[in-house]
Amino acid sequence: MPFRKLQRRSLMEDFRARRVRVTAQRRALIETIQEAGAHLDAATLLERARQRNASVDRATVYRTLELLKKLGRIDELDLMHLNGEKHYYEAKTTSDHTHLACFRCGKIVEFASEVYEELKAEMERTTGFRIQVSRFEAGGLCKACRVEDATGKRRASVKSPE
Amino acid sequence: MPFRKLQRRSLMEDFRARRVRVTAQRRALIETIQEAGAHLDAATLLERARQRNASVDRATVYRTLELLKKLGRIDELDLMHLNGEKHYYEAKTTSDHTHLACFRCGKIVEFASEVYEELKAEMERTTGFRIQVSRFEAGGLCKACRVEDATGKRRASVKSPE
DNA sequence: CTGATTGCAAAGAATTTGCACTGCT
DNA sequence: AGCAGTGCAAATTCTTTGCAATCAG
Repeated sequence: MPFRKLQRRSLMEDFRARRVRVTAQRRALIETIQEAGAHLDAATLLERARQRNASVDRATVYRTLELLKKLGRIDELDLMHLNGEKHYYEAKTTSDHTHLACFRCGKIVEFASEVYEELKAEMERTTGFRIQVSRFEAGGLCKACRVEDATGKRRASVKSPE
Repeated sequence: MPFRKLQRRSLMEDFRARRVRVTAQRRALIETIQEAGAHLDAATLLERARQRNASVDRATVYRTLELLKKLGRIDELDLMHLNGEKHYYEAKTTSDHTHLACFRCGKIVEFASEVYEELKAEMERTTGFRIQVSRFEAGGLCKACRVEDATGKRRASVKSPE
């Protein structure tokens, strides 16, 4: 296996090491992402970060997301376009995971497994690529929604993913 | 009765079975997708389909792509946003596969494996979801580009994925 | 016939950019 | 002090929509 997971630096350490300036806006954005838990879109991130620092601008949101992506500190998701074309972001945690979206009720389930790690390793071995970032998303029906469909209940409108 | 291409025939059968109307525009779009091989974005699809039927409109492209997605006949890809936010489409013909994008040279490599199938099966078992569509995309450096980086060659601009 | 499908043009959603000002380091 | 970072507004890119005309079944 080409890469081993190294202990992760804190974001602020990372910023200093790379001579990336720590501004009030970036701090507000990073704190918001880290406390959110999961799956923020850019508009929600802007809204919440503004509660910490009212001056944060939309452009800064996108520029900071770009920066964090380049630093490998966040993942970008589509969540199967359940709610339009926007992207969702989450802090990279220790274990890489996949996302499953229910087309009926909008529920998002995360899933991590050895098989996923093995698949990435196999891809690197077979293709010669060094994988830097990966994304596995699936859409379908969750168990509850399959049961509801079977019993003929009316389809609910799709809710926002959480 | 003349022999027809397998692909086309089964798709038309699919249309009839579902009472979906077969229009000249849809035929042009479907033929274009099937003959392209892989990875068309909407603008390219429009341009090529117009060579078969000049009247095809951008709106019809998107509406037909939506239809084919719903029918499960195409997959939608991002190819790691190597070239902006647009989507790429490919006919669902061969076995399900993942996509690897090289951030340096833009090359796209497809990858299918038993491990991938096993991962999807495990996700269904563990979560209770029934997966209808899935997408695994990864980005990194291909073997050649890693070598070039190591030998200090100049970075080439990223080309369009093919 | 008649309702699904289309072209056209305009709107919409998400993201990016140019530029002058601000504030880290 | 110098230049990376920012807000603002406008621009761009990609996709969707309303509507009258058209055409497949």
